[in-house]
Amino acid sequence: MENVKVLVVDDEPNIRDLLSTSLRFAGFSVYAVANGTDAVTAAEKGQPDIILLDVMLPDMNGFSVTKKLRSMGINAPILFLTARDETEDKITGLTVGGDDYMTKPFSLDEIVARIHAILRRTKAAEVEESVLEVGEIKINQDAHDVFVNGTAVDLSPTEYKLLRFLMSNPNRVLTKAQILDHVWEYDFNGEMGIVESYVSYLRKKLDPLTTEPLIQTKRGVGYMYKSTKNGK
Amino acid sequence: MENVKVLVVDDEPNIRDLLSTSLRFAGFSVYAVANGTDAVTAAEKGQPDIILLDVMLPDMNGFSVTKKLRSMGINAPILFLTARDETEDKITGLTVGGDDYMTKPFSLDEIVARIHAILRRTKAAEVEESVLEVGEIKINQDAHDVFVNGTAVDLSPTEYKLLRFLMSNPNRVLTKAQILDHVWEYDFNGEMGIVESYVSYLRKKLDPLTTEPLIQTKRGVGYMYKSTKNGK
DNA sequence: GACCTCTCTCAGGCGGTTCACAGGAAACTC
DNA sequence: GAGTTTCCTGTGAACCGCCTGAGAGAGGTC
Repeated sequence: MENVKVLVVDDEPNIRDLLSTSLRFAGFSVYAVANGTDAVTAAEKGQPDIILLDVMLPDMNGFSVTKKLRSMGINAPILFLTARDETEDKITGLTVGGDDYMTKPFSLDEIVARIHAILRRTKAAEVEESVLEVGEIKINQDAHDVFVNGTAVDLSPTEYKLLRFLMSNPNRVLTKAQILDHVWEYDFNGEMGIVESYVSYLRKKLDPLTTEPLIQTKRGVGYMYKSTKNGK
Repeated sequence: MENVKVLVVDDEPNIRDLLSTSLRFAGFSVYAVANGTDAVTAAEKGQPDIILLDVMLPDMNGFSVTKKLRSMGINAPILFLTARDETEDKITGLTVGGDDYMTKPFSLDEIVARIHAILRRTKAAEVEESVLEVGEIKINQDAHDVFVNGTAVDLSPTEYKLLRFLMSNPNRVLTKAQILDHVWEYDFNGEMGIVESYVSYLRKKLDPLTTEPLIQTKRGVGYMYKSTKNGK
């Protein structure tokens, strides 16, 4: 992942900041704008590798922006952001080529995963593998498959996201707050007890197949995915 | 850790002083302000490497300050300080990017440890290792793991913090008052006997695995972590 | 509409953790 | 060596964090 440039287009400052900081932290170069016209000029100058585009913008909608961009020869894949109720009707036809869409509210970890998936499809090779293997567990991020020592395990979407987040930070304690912020949607305002519940679900499904418990509780701190063998 | 600049933002003079002096003592360059507007101007001029930001400020709350800073292109990671009862509801979304949060009251040693952890994550390399090895004991601060001559030891949170503080000041006598001030939360108003208790706990767990007692009692003064071999 | 899955909350229960206290051991003073 | 001070450590009580089962509610499928 060599200096991938991401253009974020969203009129809500909160979302824009949230995306900017967390994508920047994930290793991307980010620049963000608030409306369609700015998006077009920014894309022209910046030559982004991927564009995150809110479908509902104050000046022009996502279609117009897309059309404009394509007509200018800017073919960077677009990840559309849309409210949940706009989904089916308005989005169909949008996700042609390498494009994709996500409904708001989304989880930060999921956004990053999607971006990687899109880049993998479009830029081919060069981007890292879609298989994440740490310790005794292997995840195929394209197929959303999980294998523990070779046997497939069936996980719910949230269980999957939680496991992926834990596995992408092996041998490092993650606080419940961190987990909540990355795995759950950004407008989730429930208690952290839910993290405990899902850790419990994961353990119940995974531990019978592993030689040792993989998710460790660090009392008073958080949880940690342990991988004794091939570190990192 | 080459001259890391820390900006402290808190309206309570006590906390501000407490943080300033102890961070300065830990080797940081510190400058402190009391409100949000000052924080913004100070951050612009001073270009801090990390910001300690109280969530409840007289003029604007921490989120507004954050937003303002980010919109100005100031991307220094932020360590939020928040009262314990604000935790659950207001915290969501805070640990994004390199950011983190701590609840008041905190312990000074913990603040320093967190700052190092954040810098380690954001600045990558360049900052010191997360492994603290002195004499026969090795601590992995990412995993909160403790090894004595290779064998893992299970410590409670307070035991861990105490050991870390002792080990970060090897061959130097620490008074019980100092230990209390650094390891326990700043509003703790119990007796110093508790330090004796925890030293006792540590010795019971550590000494069976070491060749010689590592925590020495300096009668009438305090305690000292001894490391004959590789100094530091 | 009946079923099913998934998400999330809640509460009971367990065990670890924190802390105070007090009797005994050790060290220092004279 | 007696007395004093300081430190060590076992005991116990209150508390807190974590685990897990039970169940409500939303949404999807047939």
